[in-house]
Amino acid sequence: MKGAHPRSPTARLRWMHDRLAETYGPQHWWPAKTPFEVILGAYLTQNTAWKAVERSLDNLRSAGALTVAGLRRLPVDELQRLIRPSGFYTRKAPALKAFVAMLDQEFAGSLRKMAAAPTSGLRRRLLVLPGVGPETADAILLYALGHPVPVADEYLRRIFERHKLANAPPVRGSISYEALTDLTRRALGTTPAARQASIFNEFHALTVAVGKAQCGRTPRCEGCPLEADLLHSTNDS
DNA sequence: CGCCAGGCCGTGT
DNA sequence: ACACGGCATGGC
Repeated sequence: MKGAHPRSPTARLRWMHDRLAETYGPQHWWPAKTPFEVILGAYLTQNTAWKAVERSLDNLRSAGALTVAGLRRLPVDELQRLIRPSGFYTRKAPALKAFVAMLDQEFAGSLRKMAAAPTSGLRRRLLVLPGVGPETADAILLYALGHPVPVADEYLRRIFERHKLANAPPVRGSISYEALTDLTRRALGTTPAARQASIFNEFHALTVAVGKAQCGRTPRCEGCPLEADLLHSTNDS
């Protein structure tokens, strides 16, 4: 019986993952061909619609700048012009140049070498880069470098609030990024290491899929795969 | 037209 | 620790 919905936050999140998986199927995600394209997209999509990111990526492709070497030789003002469609270009262009500078200085310009470093150190290093916060750092770690870390975003936060997935701890205000990823780790982080990254990958992709379907935004969440069962279940402890 | 998108940062409590 | 405004463009 899949209708009944579990009480503990971790069980609820697993249930949600399963419902989304059976609704949307395998996502195998991040819409990019190479790790460096993932990184470009992670920066460019900050508070920006993906459609606009695609325009910028097209411009970069035409300029031969979808690679580390290509971006390295691009002057920052030229980079600004190319990524203009995805907004915030006065911040994002220098931020991308700073990433390449870090990669050059600390990893000989090699994403392969960077990926070989331990996760926690990499995350700290990413977080002190300009224009890199928790979500961008985790997206780079997971999707570009293959490290097993959960990624949360605005979609997941809205889904949580809409469906009260985390109502066991006192609901004070909105849920922090760290609370979202901690719960995801507790719920889905017990997988064998070899498959862990793909589990987090899939779950995040599914939250984006249902998020783009407007879950958490329309009043009744019409057609939301999480809706029916959650209506008559929620908070009684 | 106005609203807002797969955040992040500096500043002020 | 948290709230808030600024950052910029383009799709809908």
